[in-house]
Amino acid sequence: MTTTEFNTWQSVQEEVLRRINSREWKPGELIPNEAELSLEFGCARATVNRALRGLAEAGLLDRRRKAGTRVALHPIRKATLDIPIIRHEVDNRRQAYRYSLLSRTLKEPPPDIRARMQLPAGTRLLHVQALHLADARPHIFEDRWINQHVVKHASNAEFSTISPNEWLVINVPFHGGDIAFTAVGANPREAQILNCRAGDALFIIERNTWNDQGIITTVRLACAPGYRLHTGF
Amino acid sequence: MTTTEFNTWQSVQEEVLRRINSREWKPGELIPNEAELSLEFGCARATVNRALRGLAEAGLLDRRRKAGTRVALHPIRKATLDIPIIRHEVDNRRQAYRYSLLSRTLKEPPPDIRARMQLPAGTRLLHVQALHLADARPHIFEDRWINQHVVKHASNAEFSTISPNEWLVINVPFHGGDIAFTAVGANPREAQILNCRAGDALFIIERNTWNDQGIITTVRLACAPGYRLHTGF
DNA sequence: TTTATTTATAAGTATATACATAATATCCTG
DNA sequence: CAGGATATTATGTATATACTTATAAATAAA
Repeated sequence: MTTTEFNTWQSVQEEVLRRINSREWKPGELIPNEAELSLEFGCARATVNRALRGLAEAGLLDRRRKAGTRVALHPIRKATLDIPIIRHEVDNRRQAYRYSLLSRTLKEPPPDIRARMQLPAGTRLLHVQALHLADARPHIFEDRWINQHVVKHASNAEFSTISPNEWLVINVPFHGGDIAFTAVGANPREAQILNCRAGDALFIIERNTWNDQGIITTVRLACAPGYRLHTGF
Repeated sequence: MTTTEFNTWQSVQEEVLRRINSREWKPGELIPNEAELSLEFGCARATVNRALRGLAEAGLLDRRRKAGTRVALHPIRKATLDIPIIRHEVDNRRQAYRYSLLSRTLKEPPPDIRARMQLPAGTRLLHVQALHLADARPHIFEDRWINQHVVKHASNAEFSTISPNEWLVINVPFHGGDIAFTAVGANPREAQILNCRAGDALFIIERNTWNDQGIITTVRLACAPGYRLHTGF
């Protein structure tokens, strides 16, 4: 027997990946169970489990108890993109970061925001508008609504030197959120703030963040023309 | 002693998360090591390890051998977004999917594409342009270059009924790739194809895919106005 | 034929133990 | 005191074993 031994979960994972890529195990096909593989690879079942679990998380395998493990029919690419603090993102590009608070008021949000945050009519929120600059040029326009009933101490925050983005990350624990990306033409106000022409294509990032008490904040980041969001697999 | 026992890795993870969120363990702070925690929680070290590893992968903890585990100073949000096959994405929205091949030629790519794919001058690539429709309306315009020297059998693929997008996923194993998102104004040709006006903001997805032999394909997906890419944490 | 119930199975998890590895801290030497 | 060898330490991993849980498949009941 010249069967190589695979005695680390990484090597098992590589071998399994190789078999998937080489079509030795075809899409949709049932692969041997953990016990059989551990025998074949000459390692413990736990090691095989660790390897397969990783591939399942990556979307390359479908695993179900009793039913076994099969090669994913449509391996969905899972792109993980890091959403950094804007200041860090600019720093990393070796550009000079500057932040400027445009407005900070307490008022009733428009209906779409109220609906999104599931609030009763008449609720007043902290509304903050700010501009992030990179090398003295407008970079991202931040338009944020903060639920100060959930984030009590937000009422005290000035946001004059630190952006609400960063302040919230540091000061408010959160439990979940969602992000959406779109492209829209700049409206006149955005065009003026971002120093571009109305109608110019802007990359928009919308985020809702919540904890156990409800939605903390919702933000719309309008990125200046040319903005690129980048990621690896 | 009324110390609750945490004997599953999930419950350990929850408890650790609670301590992070409650600021019991502050950002940057060193937390007890695995041995101590397993003692405190009344479980095996492996269970603690499993719990902490998950939180480290999620970016909430920083772990280093010998140095120990500390609460991440700047918990970088990692958004994982699924990049589905366009047909499935449309199907899931219960819209009728249709695909239409616009062109399929063999020619020398423009300099920017050639540079991106790191090819010598004079190399000819398979150039495919296609339109994905949802409910008979233009949805995504796919502009793709395929390296037929790496993907040999691609030369035979017609792409008349199946999109190159889908064909590649099914037929070509890959090892890696990267994705970038931007927003740009539609050029006249894109406007005509996507049935919008020139200058309209388009959401652009650019992807490079490679395997061990080099870059397989590079694609630019121009999404019709209104397109939204959505994700959860 | 349909609907419950049981059973068998494969993944999921927990644990004690042992050893590996990376990286800091300490000690020793020139 | 600089610089390199060495000890120490916390995480990382492998393994055997045992038990749990979801669920497909087989069986029995209606």
